[in-house]
Amino acid sequence: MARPIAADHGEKRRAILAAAARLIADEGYGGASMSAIAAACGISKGNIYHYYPGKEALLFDILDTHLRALRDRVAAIRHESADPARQLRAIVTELLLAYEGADAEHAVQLNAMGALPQADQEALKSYQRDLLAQVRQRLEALAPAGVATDRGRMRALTMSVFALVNWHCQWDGRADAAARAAYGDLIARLVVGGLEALE
Amino acid sequence: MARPIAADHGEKRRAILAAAARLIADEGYGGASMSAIAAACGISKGNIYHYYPGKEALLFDILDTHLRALRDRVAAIRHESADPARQLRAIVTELLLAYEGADAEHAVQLNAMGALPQADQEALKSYQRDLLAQVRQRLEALAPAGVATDRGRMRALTMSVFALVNWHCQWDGRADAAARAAYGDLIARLVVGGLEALE
DNA sequence: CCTACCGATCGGTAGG
DNA sequence: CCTACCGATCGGTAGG
Repeated sequence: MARPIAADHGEKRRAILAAAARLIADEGYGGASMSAIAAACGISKGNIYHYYPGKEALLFDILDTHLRALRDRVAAIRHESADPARQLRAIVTELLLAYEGADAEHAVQLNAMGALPQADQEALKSYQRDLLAQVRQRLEALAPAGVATDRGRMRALTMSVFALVNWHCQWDGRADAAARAAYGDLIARLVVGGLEALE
Repeated sequence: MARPIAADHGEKRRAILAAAARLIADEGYGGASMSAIAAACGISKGNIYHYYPGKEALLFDILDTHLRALRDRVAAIRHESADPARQLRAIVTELLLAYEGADAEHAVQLNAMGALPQADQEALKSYQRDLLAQVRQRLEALAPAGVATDRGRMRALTMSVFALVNWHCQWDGRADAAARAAYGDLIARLVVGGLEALE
Protein backbone atom coordinates (compact mmCIF):
# COMPACT_ATOMS: atom_id res chain seq x y z
CA MET A 1 0.00 0.00 0.00
CA ALA A 2 1.32 3.40 -0.98
CA ARG A 3 2.51 5.64 1.78
CA PRO A 4 0.19 8.63 2.30
CA ILE A 5 1.39 12.18 1.99
CA ALA A 6 2.63 13.40 5.34
CA ALA A 7 -0.01 15.13 7.40
CA ASP A 8 2.15 18.23 7.68
CA HIS A 9 2.98 18.39 3.98
CA GLY A 10 0.95 21.52 3.31
CA GLU A 11 1.99 23.13 6.54
CA LYS A 12 5.67 22.65 5.78
CA ARG A 13 5.24 23.92 2.27
CA ARG A 14 3.71 27.09 3.64
CA ALA A 15 6.61 27.45 6.10
CA ILE A 16 9.11 27.20 3.25
CA LEU A 17 7.16 29.77 1.27
CA ALA A 18 7.05 32.24 4.15
CA ALA A 19 10.75 31.85 4.98
CA ALA A 20 11.72 32.24 1.34
CA ALA A 21 9.59 35.38 1.00
CA ARG A 22 11.20 36.92 4.09
CA LEU A 23 14.75 36.15 2.91
CA ILE A 24 14.22 37.17 -0.70
CA ALA A 25 12.61 40.41 0.50
CA ASP A 26 15.61 41.16 2.71
CA GLU A 27 18.50 39.87 0.60
CA GLY A 28 17.14 39.88 -2.95
CA TYR A 29 16.59 36.82 -5.12
CA GLY A 30 20.28 36.26 -5.79
CA GLY A 31 21.24 36.98 -2.21
CA ALA A 32 18.82 34.56 -0.59
CA SER A 33 20.40 31.11 -0.74
CA MET A 34 18.49 27.86 -0.65
CA SER A 35 20.66 26.93 2.33
CA ALA A 36 19.57 30.04 4.23
CA ILE A 37 15.92 29.39 3.39
CA ALA A 38 16.27 25.80 4.58
CA ALA A 39 18.02 26.89 7.78
CA ALA A 40 15.23 29.38 8.50
CA CYS A 41 12.74 26.48 8.32
CA GLY A 42 14.91 24.10 10.37
CA ILE A 43 15.15 21.59 7.53
CA SER A 44 17.84 20.46 5.15
CA LYS A 45 18.37 22.23 1.87
CA GLY A 46 17.73 18.97 0.03
CA ASN A 47 14.34 18.73 1.66
CA ILE A 48 13.19 21.90 -0.12
CA TYR A 49 13.62 20.08 -3.41
CA HIS A 50 11.00 17.61 -2.34
CA TYR A 51 8.50 20.47 -2.34
CA TYR A 52 9.82 22.57 -5.19
CA PRO A 53 11.80 21.58 -8.28
CA GLY A 54 14.03 24.62 -7.90
CA LYS A 55 14.53 28.13 -6.64
CA GLU A 56 12.57 29.76 -9.46
CA ALA A 57 9.53 27.61 -8.72
CA LEU A 58 9.70 28.83 -5.13
CA LEU A 59 9.74 32.46 -6.26
CA PHE A 60 6.84 31.86 -8.61
CA ASP A 61 4.76 30.22 -5.89
CA ILE A 62 5.40 33.11 -3.49
CA LEU A 63 4.08 35.60 -6.04
CA ASP A 64 1.30 33.42 -7.40
CA THR A 65 -0.07 32.77 -3.91
CA HIS A 66 0.28 36.41 -2.88
CA LEU A 67 -1.22 38.01 -5.97
CA ARG A 68 -4.05 35.52 -6.26
CA ALA A 69 -4.98 36.19 -2.63
CA LEU A 70 -4.98 39.93 -3.29
CA ARG A 71 -7.14 39.58 -6.36
CA ASP A 72 -9.56 37.27 -4.56
CA ARG A 73 -9.85 39.57 -1.55
CA VAL A 74 -10.67 42.54 -3.72
CA ALA A 75 -13.05 40.52 -5.90
CA ALA A 76 -14.85 39.30 -2.78
CA ILE A 77 -15.60 42.77 -1.41
CA ARG A 78 -19.34 43.17 -0.88
CA HIS A 79 -19.80 46.85 -1.62
CA GLU A 80 -22.36 48.34 0.72
CA SER A 81 -22.84 51.45 -1.35
CA ALA A 82 -23.35 52.22 -5.03
CA ASP A 83 -21.16 55.32 -4.58
CA PRO A 84 -17.99 54.75 -6.63
CA ALA A 85 -16.01 56.92 -4.20
CA ARG A 86 -16.91 54.62 -1.31
CA GLN A 87 -16.17 51.59 -3.46
CA LEU A 88 -12.75 53.00 -4.33
CA ARG A 89 -12.04 53.58 -0.67
CA ALA A 90 -13.11 50.03 0.13
CA ILE A 91 -10.75 48.63 -2.51
CA VAL A 92 -7.65 50.60 -1.54
CA THR A 93 -8.28 49.95 2.15
CA GLU A 94 -8.69 46.23 1.48
CA LEU A 95 -5.32 46.22 -0.32
CA LEU A 96 -3.58 48.15 2.45
CA LEU A 97 -4.99 45.73 5.03
CA ALA A 98 -3.99 42.73 2.92
CA TYR A 99 -0.41 43.99 2.89
CA GLU A 100 -0.32 43.82 6.68
CA GLY A 101 1.55 40.63 7.48
CA ALA A 102 2.40 40.21 3.80
CA ASP A 103 5.13 42.84 3.66
CA ALA A 104 7.72 40.25 2.66
CA GLU A 105 5.61 38.96 -0.22
CA HIS A 106 4.89 42.54 -1.28
CA ALA A 107 8.61 43.41 -1.26
CA VAL A 108 9.36 40.28 -3.30
CA GLN A 109 6.82 41.44 -5.88
CA LEU A 110 8.53 44.80 -6.15
CA ASN A 111 12.16 43.70 -6.24
CA ALA A 112 12.36 40.11 -7.47
CA MET A 113 9.53 39.49 -9.95
CA GLY A 114 11.96 40.41 -12.73
CA ALA A 115 14.06 37.34 -11.92
CA LEU A 116 11.33 35.11 -13.38
CA PRO A 117 11.17 34.11 -17.05
CA GLN A 118 8.93 36.36 -19.13
CA ALA A 119 6.19 33.74 -19.42
CA ASP A 120 5.90 33.36 -15.65
CA GLN A 121 5.79 37.11 -15.25
CA GLU A 122 2.93 37.29 -17.73
CA ALA A 123 0.93 34.75 -15.74
CA LEU A 124 1.35 36.87 -12.61
CA LYS A 125 0.51 40.08 -14.39
CA SER A 126 -2.94 38.75 -15.15
CA TYR A 127 -3.75 38.99 -11.43
CA GLN A 128 -2.46 42.55 -11.47
CA ARG A 129 -4.64 43.34 -14.48
CA ASP A 130 -7.70 42.16 -12.57
CA LEU A 131 -6.84 44.50 -9.71
CA LEU A 132 -6.17 47.39 -12.04
CA ALA A 133 -9.54 46.88 -13.70
CA GLN A 134 -11.35 47.06 -10.35
CA VAL A 135 -9.77 50.41 -9.64
CA ARG A 136 -10.05 51.83 -13.15
CA GLN A 137 -13.76 51.05 -13.22
CA ARG A 138 -14.39 53.27 -10.20
CA LEU A 139 -12.12 56.02 -11.44
CA GLU A 140 -14.02 56.12 -14.71
CA ALA A 141 -17.25 56.62 -12.81
CA LEU A 142 -15.70 59.45 -10.81
CA ALA A 143 -13.75 61.29 -13.48
CA PRO A 144 -15.16 64.27 -15.41
CA ALA A 145 -16.50 63.20 -18.81
CA GLY A 146 -13.53 64.57 -20.74
CA VAL A 147 -11.09 62.60 -18.59
CA ALA A 148 -13.05 59.34 -18.31
CA THR A 149 -12.82 58.76 -22.08
CA ASP A 150 -9.10 59.65 -22.26
CA ARG A 151 -7.42 56.24 -22.18
CA GLY A 152 -3.96 57.66 -21.51
CA ARG A 153 -5.07 59.71 -18.55
CA MET A 154 -7.23 56.90 -17.14
CA ARG A 155 -4.20 54.62 -17.27
CA ALA A 156 -2.08 57.25 -15.52
CA LEU A 157 -4.73 57.74 -12.85
CA THR A 158 -5.17 54.01 -12.26
CA MET A 159 -1.42 53.53 -11.94
CA SER A 160 -1.29 56.50 -9.60
CA VAL A 161 -3.72 54.80 -7.21
CA PHE A 162 -1.52 51.70 -7.17
CA ALA A 163 1.53 53.91 -6.65
CA LEU A 164 -0.06 55.24 -3.46
CA VAL A 165 -1.14 51.81 -2.24
CA ASN A 166 2.03 49.93 -3.15
CA TRP A 167 4.41 52.58 -1.83
CA HIS A 168 2.81 52.62 1.61
CA CYS A 169 5.04 49.87 2.98
CA GLN A 170 8.10 51.96 2.13
CA TRP A 171 7.35 54.57 4.74
CA ASP A 172 4.87 52.95 7.15
CA GLY A 173 5.36 49.20 6.86
CA ARG A 174 4.56 48.66 10.52
CA ALA A 175 1.20 50.44 10.46
CA ASP A 176 -1.64 48.67 12.27
CA ALA A 177 -5.09 48.08 10.82
CA ALA A 178 -6.45 51.43 12.03
CA ALA A 179 -3.57 53.38 10.48
CA ARG A 180 -4.03 51.48 7.23
CA ALA A 181 -7.74 52.27 7.15
CA ALA A 182 -6.94 55.94 7.83
CA TYR A 183 -4.47 56.03 4.95
CA GLY A 184 -6.98 54.30 2.68
CA ASP A 185 -9.42 57.04 3.54
CA LEU A 186 -6.80 59.71 2.83
CA ILE A 187 -5.93 58.18 -0.54
CA ALA A 188 -9.58 57.96 -1.54
CA ARG A 189 -10.26 61.57 -0.57
CA LEU A 190 -7.14 62.79 -2.33
CA VAL A 191 -7.95 60.98 -5.55
CA VAL A 192 -11.66 61.71 -5.58
CA GLY A 193 -11.09 65.38 -4.74
CA GLY A 194 -8.27 65.59 -7.25
CA LEU A 195 -10.34 64.02 -10.02
CA GLU A 196 -13.00 66.68 -9.62
CA ALA A 197 -10.31 69.33 -10.10
CA LEU A 198 -9.32 67.92 -13.51
CA GLU A 199 -11.06 69.57 -16.43
CA MET B 1 58.09 60.02 -9.90
CA ALA B 2 54.62 58.74 -9.28
CA ARG B 3 52.65 57.65 -12.30
CA PRO B 4 49.93 60.16 -13.22
CA ILE B 5 46.29 59.13 -13.14
CA ALA B 6 45.22 57.87 -16.56
CA ALA B 7 43.50 60.50 -18.68
CA ASP B 8 40.43 58.32 -19.00
CA HIS B 9 40.24 57.47 -15.30
CA GLY B 10 37.06 59.42 -14.64
CA GLU B 11 35.48 58.29 -17.87
CA LYS B 12 36.11 54.66 -17.08
CA ARG B 13 34.85 55.05 -13.57
CA ARG B 14 31.61 56.45 -14.94
CA ALA B 15 31.36 53.55 -17.38
CA ILE B 16 31.75 51.07 -14.53
CA LEU B 17 29.14 52.93 -12.51
CA ALA B 18 26.63 52.95 -15.37
CA ALA B 19 27.19 49.29 -16.22
CA ALA B 20 26.89 48.30 -12.57
CA ALA B 21 23.67 50.29 -12.18
CA ARG B 22 22.16 48.61 -15.25
CA LEU B 23 23.10 45.10 -14.08
CA ILE B 24 22.07 45.60 -10.46
CA ALA B 25 18.77 47.08 -11.65
CA ASP B 26 18.13 44.05 -13.86
CA GLU B 27 19.55 41.20 -11.75
CA GLY B 28 19.49 42.56 -8.21
CA TYR B 29 22.52 43.23 -6.05
CA GLY B 30 23.19 39.56 -5.36
CA GLY B 31 22.53 38.56 -8.93
CA ALA B 32 24.82 41.09 -10.56
CA SER B 33 28.31 39.65 -10.43
CA MET B 34 31.50 41.68 -10.56
CA SER B 35 32.53 39.56 -13.55
CA ALA B 36 29.37 40.49 -15.43
CA ILE B 37 29.88 44.16 -14.65
CA ALA B 38 33.48 43.95 -15.88
CA ALA B 39 32.42 42.16 -19.05
CA ALA B 40 29.82 44.85 -19.74
CA CYS B 41 32.62 47.43 -19.59
CA GLY B 42 35.05 45.32 -21.59
CA ILE B 43 37.56 45.14 -18.72
CA SER B 44 38.72 42.43 -16.36
CA LYS B 45 37.05 41.85 -13.05
CA GLY B 46 40.26 42.66 -11.22
CA ASN B 47 40.42 46.04 -12.91
CA ILE B 48 37.22 47.16 -11.17
CA TYR B 49 39.05 46.80 -7.87
CA HIS B 50 41.43 49.50 -9.05
CA TYR B 51 38.51 51.93 -8.97
CA TYR B 52 36.48 50.56 -6.09
CA PRO B 53 37.56 48.62 -3.00
CA GLY B 54 34.57 46.29 -3.32
CA LYS B 55 31.09 45.63 -4.56
CA GLU B 56 29.41 47.56 -1.75
CA ALA B 57 31.47 50.68 -2.52
CA LEU B 58 30.25 50.46 -6.10
CA LEU B 59 26.64 50.27 -4.95
CA PHE B 60 27.13 53.19 -2.59
CA ASP B 61 28.67 55.34 -5.33
CA ILE B 62 25.78 54.59 -7.69
CA LEU B 63 23.26 55.80 -5.12
CA ASP B 64 25.35 58.67 -3.76
CA THR B 65 25.89 60.09 -7.25
CA HIS B 66 22.26 59.58 -8.25
CA LEU B 67 20.62 61.00 -5.13
CA ARG B 68 22.98 63.96 -4.85
CA ALA B 69 22.22 64.87 -8.45
CA LEU B 70 18.49 64.70 -7.75
CA ARG B 71 18.76 66.85 -4.66
CA ASP B 72 20.93 69.40 -6.46
CA ARG B 73 18.57 69.61 -9.43
CA VAL B 74 15.58 70.27 -7.21
CA ALA B 75 17.50 72.72 -5.04
CA ALA B 76 18.58 74.63 -8.17
CA ILE B 77 15.05 75.21 -9.46
CA ARG B 78 14.43 78.95 -9.94
CA HIS B 79 10.75 79.19 -9.13
CA GLU B 80 9.07 81.68 -11.43
CA SER B 81 5.96 81.98 -9.30
CA ALA B 82 5.21 82.40 -5.61
CA ASP B 83 2.24 80.04 -6.03
CA PRO B 84 3.01 76.88 -4.04
CA ALA B 85 0.90 74.83 -6.46
CA ARG B 86 3.12 75.88 -9.37
CA GLN B 87 6.22 75.28 -7.28
CA LEU B 88 5.00 71.77 -6.43
CA ARG B 89 4.40 71.08 -10.10
CA ALA B 90 7.90 72.35 -10.92
CA ILE B 91 9.46 70.04 -8.32
CA VAL B 92 7.65 66.84 -9.31
CA THR B 93 8.23 67.56 -13.00
CA GLU B 94 11.93 68.15 -12.37
CA LEU B 95 12.14 64.78 -10.60
CA LEU B 96 10.26 62.96 -13.38
CA LEU B 97 12.59 64.52 -15.97
CA ALA B 98 15.66 63.65 -13.91
CA TYR B 99 14.58 60.00 -13.91
CA GLU B 100 14.72 59.94 -17.70
CA GLY B 101 17.98 58.22 -18.55
CA ALA B 102 18.50 57.31 -14.91
CA ASP B 103 16.01 54.47 -14.77
CA ALA B 104 18.71 51.98 -13.78
CA GLU B 105 19.94 54.13 -10.90
CA HIS B 106 16.35 54.69 -9.81
CA ALA B 107 15.65 50.95 -9.86
CA VAL B 108 18.81 50.32 -7.85
CA GLN B 109 17.56 52.79 -5.25
CA LEU B 110 14.27 50.94 -4.97
CA ASN B 111 15.52 47.36 -4.89
CA ALA B 112 19.13 47.31 -3.68
CA MET B 113 19.64 50.17 -1.20
CA GLY B 114 18.82 47.72 1.58
CA ALA B 115 21.98 45.74 0.75
CA LEU B 116 24.11 48.56 2.19
CA PRO B 117 25.12 48.76 5.86
CA GLN B 118 22.80 50.90 7.96
CA ALA B 119 25.32 53.75 8.22
CA ASP B 120 25.66 54.05 4.45
CA GLN B 121 21.90 54.00 4.09
CA GLU B 122 21.62 56.85 6.58
CA ALA B 123 24.06 58.96 4.57
CA LEU B 124 21.95 58.45 1.48
CA LYS B 125 18.72 59.13 3.30
CA SER B 126 19.89 62.66 4.09
CA TYR B 127 19.57 63.46 0.38
CA GLN B 128 16.09 62.01 0.45
CA ARG B 129 15.21 64.11 3.48
CA ASP B 130 16.22 67.26 1.61
CA LEU B 131 13.90 66.29 -1.22
CA LEU B 132 11.05 65.44 1.13
CA ALA B 133 11.40 68.84 2.84
CA GLN B 134 11.10 70.66 -0.49
CA VAL B 135 7.82 68.90 -1.17
CA ARG B 136 6.43 69.07 2.35
CA GLN B 137 7.01 72.82 2.47
CA ARG B 138 4.72 73.35 -0.53
CA LEU B 139 2.11 70.91 0.73
CA GLU B 140 1.93 72.76 4.04
CA ALA B 141 1.23 75.99 2.18
CA LEU B 142 -1.53 74.30 0.19
CA ALA B 143 -3.24 72.21 2.86
CA PRO B 144 -6.26 73.43 4.82
CA ALA B 145 -5.22 74.79 8.23
CA GLY B 146 -6.40 71.72 10.14
CA VAL B 147 -4.33 69.43 7.95
CA ALA B 148 -1.18 71.56 7.66
CA THR B 149 -0.54 71.31 11.38
CA ASP B 150 -1.21 67.56 11.54
CA ARG B 151 2.29 66.07 11.40
CA GLY B 152 1.06 62.55 10.72
CA ARG B 153 -1.09 63.58 7.80
CA MET B 154 1.57 65.89 6.37
CA ARG B 155 4.02 63.00 6.44
CA ALA B 156 1.49 60.76 4.70
CA LEU B 157 0.82 63.42 2.07
CA THR B 158 4.51 64.06 1.44
CA MET B 159 5.20 60.35 1.07
CA SER B 160 2.20 60.09 -1.24
CA VAL B 161 3.73 62.63 -3.62
CA PHE B 162 6.95 60.60 -3.72
CA ALA B 163 4.91 57.46 -4.26
CA LEU B 164 3.44 59.00 -7.40
CA VAL B 165 6.80 60.28 -8.66
CA ASN B 166 8.86 57.20 -7.81
CA TRP B 167 6.33 54.70 -9.13
CA HIS B 168 6.15 56.34 -12.55
CA CYS B 169 9.02 54.27 -13.99
CA GLN B 170 7.09 51.10 -13.14
CA TRP B 171 4.41 51.72 -15.72
CA ASP B 172 5.88 54.33 -18.10
CA GLY B 173 9.64 54.04 -17.87
CA ARG B 174 10.10 54.89 -21.51
CA ALA B 175 8.14 58.15 -21.42
CA ASP B 176 9.72 61.10 -23.21
CA ALA B 177 10.14 64.56 -21.71
CA ALA B 178 6.71 65.75 -22.87
CA ALA B 179 4.95 62.75 -21.33
CA ARG B 180 6.86 63.29 -18.09
CA ALA B 181 5.85 66.94 -17.96
CA ALA B 182 2.24 65.95 -18.61
CA TYR B 183 2.32 63.46 -15.76
CA GLY B 184 3.94 66.03 -13.47
CA ASP B 185 1.06 68.32 -14.27
CA LEU B 186 -1.46 65.55 -13.57
CA ILE B 187 0.14 64.73 -10.22
CA ALA B 188 0.19 68.38 -9.18
CA ARG B 189 -3.48 68.87 -10.10
CA LEU B 190 -4.49 65.66 -8.36
CA VAL B 191 -2.68 66.52 -5.14
CA VAL B 192 -3.62 70.20 -5.07
CA GLY B 193 -7.24 69.42 -5.87
CA GLY B 194 -7.28 66.57 -3.37
CA LEU B 195 -5.80 68.71 -0.60
CA GLU B 196 -8.61 71.21 -0.94
CA ALA B 197 -11.09 68.38 -0.47
CA LEU B 198 -9.59 67.41 2.91
CA GLU B 199 -11.29 69.01 5.88
C1' DC C 1 7.72 0.33 -5.21
C1' DC C 2 6.26 4.55 -2.79
C1' DT C 3 7.31 9.06 0.05
C1' DA C 4 10.11 11.50 3.23
C1' DC C 5 13.94 12.93 4.61
C1' DC C 6 19.32 12.89 5.91
C1' DG C 7 24.61 13.75 5.43
C1' DA C 8 27.57 14.53 1.91
C1' DT C 9 28.98 16.15 -2.18
C1' DC C 10 28.35 17.25 -7.35
C1' DG C 11 30.13 20.83 -11.16
C1' DG C 12 30.53 25.81 -11.36
C1' DT C 13 31.10 30.36 -9.86
C1' DA C 14 31.02 34.00 -6.31
C1' DG C 15 33.82 38.12 -4.29
C1' DG C 16 38.32 39.29 -3.59
C1' DC D 1 45.48 46.02 -16.44
C1' DC D 2 45.42 40.78 -16.88
C1' DT D 3 45.67 35.80 -15.50
C1' DA D 4 45.58 32.89 -12.01
C1' DC D 5 44.05 31.47 -8.30
C1' DC D 6 42.06 31.29 -2.89
C1' DG D 7 38.32 29.92 0.66
C1' DA D 8 33.45 29.68 0.64
C1' DT D 9 29.45 28.99 -1.01
C1' DC D 10 26.12 28.69 -4.89
C1' DG D 11 21.81 25.77 -6.78
C1' DG D 12 20.90 21.26 -7.21
C1' DT D 13 21.30 15.96 -6.64
C1' DA D 14 23.57 11.60 -5.35
C1' DG D 15 23.18 7.07 -2.46
C1' DG D 16 21.04 4.94 1.52
